[in-house]
Amino acid sequence: MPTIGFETHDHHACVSDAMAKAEARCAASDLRLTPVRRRVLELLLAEHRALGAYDILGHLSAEGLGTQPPVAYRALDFLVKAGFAHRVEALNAYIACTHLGADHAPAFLICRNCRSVAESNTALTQGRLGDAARAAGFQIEHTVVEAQGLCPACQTGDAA
Amino acid sequence: MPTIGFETHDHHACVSDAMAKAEARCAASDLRLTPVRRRVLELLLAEHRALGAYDILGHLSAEGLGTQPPVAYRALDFLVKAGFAHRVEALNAYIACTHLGADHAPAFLICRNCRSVAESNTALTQGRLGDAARAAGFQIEHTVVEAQGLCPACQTGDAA
DNA sequence: CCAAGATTGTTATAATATAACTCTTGTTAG
DNA sequence: CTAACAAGAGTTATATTATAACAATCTTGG
Repeated sequence: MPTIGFETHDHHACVSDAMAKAEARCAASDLRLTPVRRRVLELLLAEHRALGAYDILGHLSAEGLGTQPPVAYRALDFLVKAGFAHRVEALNAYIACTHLGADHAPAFLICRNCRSVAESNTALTQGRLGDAARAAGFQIEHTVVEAQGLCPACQTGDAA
Repeated sequence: MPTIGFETHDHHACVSDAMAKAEARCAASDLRLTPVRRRVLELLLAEHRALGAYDILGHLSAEGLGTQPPVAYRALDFLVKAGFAHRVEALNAYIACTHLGADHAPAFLICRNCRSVAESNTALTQGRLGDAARAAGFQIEHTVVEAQGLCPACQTGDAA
């Protein structure tokens, strides 16, 4: 499961592949990929960058798909619960999942300059934190792993 | 560096020890632990729980130390920059550092029921995410590692 | 068709955070 | 000593993120 996001790749295929997987998954799991939900997923897939709920809402609003915050938040909640997108806590923002289909605990590399985000994965419960949790009797249900810094492109021109 | 937060311990000593270390560090580094900053640190130390900025502001306000949001946010910013407190991204909240003095990348175990937080530490840059970052040419500056779940006390009565 | 449940529309408001300007205080160069 | 400066604190206003609550509509199975 490689890191994706800073490498050049066939982005058109990357998007259509993800949409196809999401559709298949919805059909299989009796989930409904309604027009708003589909469009929000497309918007997130279009960029390997984190988008705020109100960025999303701006697009939806321009396209006549809804004007009020709950429209965006509901669609994002659906996508996150379905595993099609992730919430990036450090940015209060959202990003499409690039490992769709795989059962994974996501980890992010977040560029503080261009806000691009690469998704990797983690085996946190097997590492030191997992040891600490077991020792303390703490039951881990969900993990947030986010590293902030500079992506390759932003290290040269810099913008510190 | 053990996990602290879910174990019973001499809390009075834990608090006064932390205050003493903070004072020493301020004296050594030419930082000013002003009345508001000191009080906010005391409030955070009083509980091994994450407190929101407006929780803090409520206390300050009741004590005549300031009534407007910037008062709390400035004090919290100072404490975080000085390393006396950490921001918990998943909760938009703040907690006193329990490893004061040690140079560390904090990791948190967060109980979703009682909001108590234990601070452990991480060696993230040495693990899989570190490998992924190096492979991608990403330069890590700061890490957020937060595990959410149930603490020992909340697993029995549960509250799922 | 009808009922039940899921989804969407809409209004209002809550919760979190910062910009920008003023005033005070403490330090220091002259 | 004192003017000038820097750091901190007071204050007003507003930006950003998020949710509660209820009404309307659509979808599906019986």
